[in-house]
Amino acid sequence: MAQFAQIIVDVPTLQTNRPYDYAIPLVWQDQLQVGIRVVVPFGKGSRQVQGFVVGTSDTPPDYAGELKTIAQVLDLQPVLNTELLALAKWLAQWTFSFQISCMQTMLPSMMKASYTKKVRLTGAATPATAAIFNGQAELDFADLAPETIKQLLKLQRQNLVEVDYQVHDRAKIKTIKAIQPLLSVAEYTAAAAKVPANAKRQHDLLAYLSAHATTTAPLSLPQITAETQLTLAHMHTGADKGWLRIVDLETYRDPYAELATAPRTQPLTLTAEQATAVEQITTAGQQQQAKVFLVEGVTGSGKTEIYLQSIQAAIAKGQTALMLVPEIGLTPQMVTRVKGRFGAHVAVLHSGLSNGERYDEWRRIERGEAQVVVGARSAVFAPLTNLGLIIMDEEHESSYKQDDMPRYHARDVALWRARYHHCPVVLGSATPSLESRSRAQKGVYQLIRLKERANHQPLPEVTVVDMKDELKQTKEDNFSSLLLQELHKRLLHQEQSVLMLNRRGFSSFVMCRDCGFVLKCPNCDISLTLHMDTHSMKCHYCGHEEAIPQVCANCQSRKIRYYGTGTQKVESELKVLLPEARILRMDVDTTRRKGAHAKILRQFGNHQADILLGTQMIAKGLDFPDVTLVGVLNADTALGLPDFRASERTFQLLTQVSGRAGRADKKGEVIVQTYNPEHYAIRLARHHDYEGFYQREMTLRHQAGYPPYYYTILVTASHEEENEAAKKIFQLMNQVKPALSPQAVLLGPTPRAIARVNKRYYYQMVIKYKHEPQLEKILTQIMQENQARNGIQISIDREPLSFI
DNA sequence: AGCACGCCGACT
DNA sequence: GTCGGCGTGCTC
Repeated sequence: MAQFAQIIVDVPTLQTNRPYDYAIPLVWQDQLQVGIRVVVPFGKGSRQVQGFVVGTSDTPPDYAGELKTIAQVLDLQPVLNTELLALAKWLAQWTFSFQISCMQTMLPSMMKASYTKKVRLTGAATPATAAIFNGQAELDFADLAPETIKQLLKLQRQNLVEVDYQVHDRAKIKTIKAIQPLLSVAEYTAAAAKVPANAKRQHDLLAYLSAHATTTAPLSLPQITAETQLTLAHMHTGADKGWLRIVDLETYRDPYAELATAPRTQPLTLTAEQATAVEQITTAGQQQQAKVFLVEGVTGSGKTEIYLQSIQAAIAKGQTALMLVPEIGLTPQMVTRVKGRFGAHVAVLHSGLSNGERYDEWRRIERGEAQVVVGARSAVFAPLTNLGLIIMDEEHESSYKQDDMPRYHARDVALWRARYHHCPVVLGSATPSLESRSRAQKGVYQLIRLKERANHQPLPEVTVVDMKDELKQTKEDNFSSLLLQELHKRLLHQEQSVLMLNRRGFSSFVMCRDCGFVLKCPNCDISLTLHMDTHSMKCHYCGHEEAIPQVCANCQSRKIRYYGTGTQKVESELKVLLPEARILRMDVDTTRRKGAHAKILRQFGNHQADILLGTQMIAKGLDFPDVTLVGVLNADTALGLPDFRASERTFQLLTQVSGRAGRADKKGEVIVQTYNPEHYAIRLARHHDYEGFYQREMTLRHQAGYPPYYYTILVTASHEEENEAAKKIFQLMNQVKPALSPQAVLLGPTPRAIARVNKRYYYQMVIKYKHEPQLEKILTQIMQENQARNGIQISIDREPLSFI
C-alpha cells in the first residue's frame, strides 16, 4: 500500500524540474496511481499547485524535512500512461525544457490548471481595509492595481487580510439531461388514470414513458424534446411524481458528427508500386519492427491510399494507428477521406477545434473508442495504446516543429514512440526534407519511391516567366502578359485558376517619398505592415497596432507611399485587369475566424469563384478537379533571405503548388513568375526533378557545412538592455567552447536578424557538430545555471528550422 | 513562479 | 534607528 508519492509540480523552472515527495492521504492510499493529476501545497506559503504523480512507494523517502500531504486528487484514472510519462522525461532532456511543460503539451489545454490569487479579510474591517474592499468579501489579485497590492501586502503582515491560492481544473465533461423511466407499463397506466384529463402534457409524458418503460439506457432529453415537445419542465413534474429520474448523461462534443454516419468508402485498387509499398509497411508491422519508411512520391502518386490501407492492416490486427498531417494540410477533404474509410473509429485533433471539442476527442482516444487518430503536430502525443503504425504526411513541413517550449519536432517524437511500440513509421512527401532523404540514402530509413501517378496523368507543364524581361515591356509588376492571357482563357472556358503570392520575406510597408522614413514598431526592430482591412499598421511580431500615418513622422511631408505587395493589393489590381472574374482571397486576414478556411475552400469547390488568390496556405493538400491553371506571382522572394534552407523551401513550395493543377481528367498548366529563372531551385522545380534537386542541394550543404552534414543547436540570450544580452551570449560562448572538439564549429555570437522583439534584444550563436559527447551535458548545465534571473532569458533550440 | 532571507541606502 | 529596494536560494 503506497503511502508516499513522487510528484512533478507545475512550477516551470529548472530548479523544480524533478519529482518532489508527498504523503498520500489515507483515503487515497490504495487508489492513487502514477499519471494522475493532483493538487499539492508547494513552497513557503504552501500555495496550491497542480502536479502529476510520477511514482509511488511505501517506504518513507530520504528527505530530512517534513513531508507535506497531497491536498486534492483530480483524476480517477491516470491521464498519462507509463509510455507518455517516460516520453515526457526523455523529451524534456532532448529539448532542454521542463518535464511539466512536456506533460502539459501532451494533454488537452483544458487539463492545465488555472490559478487564482484571492485576498480576504481575516476579521472585522478596519478603516484601511474598508477603503480597499469597499464592501466586497474577497478580491482577485488579477484585477488589482500594483498600488493596491502593495497596501494589501502590508495589511497581510499585520494579519488583517489573508491570501489564498486556488487551483481550478478547467476540464469539464459536457453532459446532456436524460431521463430514466422508473415504473412499469401497468403502473404508468394507473398513474394516467389519476391525472386530470386537461393536463395534456402530463398524459403525453406518461404515454411516452409507458412506451419506453422497458428501456434500460437513459433517454436523451434533447431527442425527446425534438420528437414530442416535452421539455425539462415537464420532466421535473414527472420526477416529482416519482415517474422518472433525471440524470446527467456524459456526451462528446463531436465536430464531425455528420461524417461518422456517412457511407464508408472501399479501398481502391492499388498500382503495383503502391501494393509493394503497403506490403513492405505491413510486413514490418507484422514483424514488430520499428522500421522507418520514407515514401517519396509526386502529387497524385497515391500516397494517401497507401496510408489508408496500411492503417487498415494495423487495425485488422487489433492495433491502433496515428496519422500526422501538417496543420494546414488537415483540410476537411482529408478528414472526410479518413473518416470515410474508418468511420467512427477516427478521432481528429487540430487547432481549429474548440478546447472542449479537443478534450472530448482526447477522451475518446484515451478510452480506446477511437483506433485511428488524425491530427496536427501535438496529435503525436495521442494516448493510443497498442500502437501499430505511425504515419507522417508531408514530413518536410515546418509546422511539425514547435517554436516555443518545448521546442520539439513531431518527427523525433514519432520515432521515439515507434521504438517504444516496435511499430513502423511512414514518412511521406513529394519533396522530403534533406535530413530524411539523406538518412534513406544511408540506409537508416528505407526509401520507397513512387515514380508514376496513380491516375497516369502527366505532371503539369511548368512555364517560367522572367519578370526582368517582362518589366521592360509592361508597367505591371505583378502580372506577366502570359499569365494574364492564360487567366483570360480559363475564364472563357469556365475553368478555375489558383494564384499564389509568396509572402515569405515580403511585406507591405509605408515609406516617406521625401526622406525615406519607414514606420517601425516601437517595441520591435521591424517595420510595421500595412493592413487595409483594419486600416491600420500592425507589427507581425508583437501585435502592436497603430493608425496609418498621414504625415511623415520624420520630416512632416505628406508624400507617404505604400510599398510591397500583399494579397489585397493584388486582388484590387486583378479586379481592374479582369473585371469579369470572381475572385476569392485566402490569407491570414480572411481565414482568422474559425471555419473561415474551410468555408473559402467550399465556395471555391462549388465554383462560386473563378480565381483563388492566396498565400502559401493554398499550396497544400487542396484537390480541385477543375483547376487547370496555377500561377505563382513571385517565386523567389524567399531566395533572398539569408537562410540556408531558402532553396529547399522554394523548391518545395513550387513543387507543391504545381501539384494543384490538373488533377482529374483535365491537363494542368503552371506559370511561375520570377526574377531568378536560372536559379537551380526554380529550374529543377520546373522539371519536377526532386532527385536532381536533392543531389545539387546536398553538394552545397556539404560545401557550406550545413545540415544534414552537421547537427545544429541554436542558443539565444535576450534582455531588455542590448549590452546585457550581448555580454551573456559571449559568456555562454566561453563556457561552451572549451567543451567542444576541434571538429565542431561555432557561428557567432551575433545579434539576431530582428534584434529587438517585444522590447527585448536577442543575441544568438549556432553550434554545428557531428559528434560531441560533452555538448548535451554542458547545455543542460547552462540551462540549470542560467535560470530567468536578472532579466536574462536563455533559450536552446535543437535543430532550428531557421537561424534568422 | 513566489516567497523569505539578507544586505544596503534614505527616510518618519 | 526602520522601511523597503532587490539579489540569492529554496520549495518535498
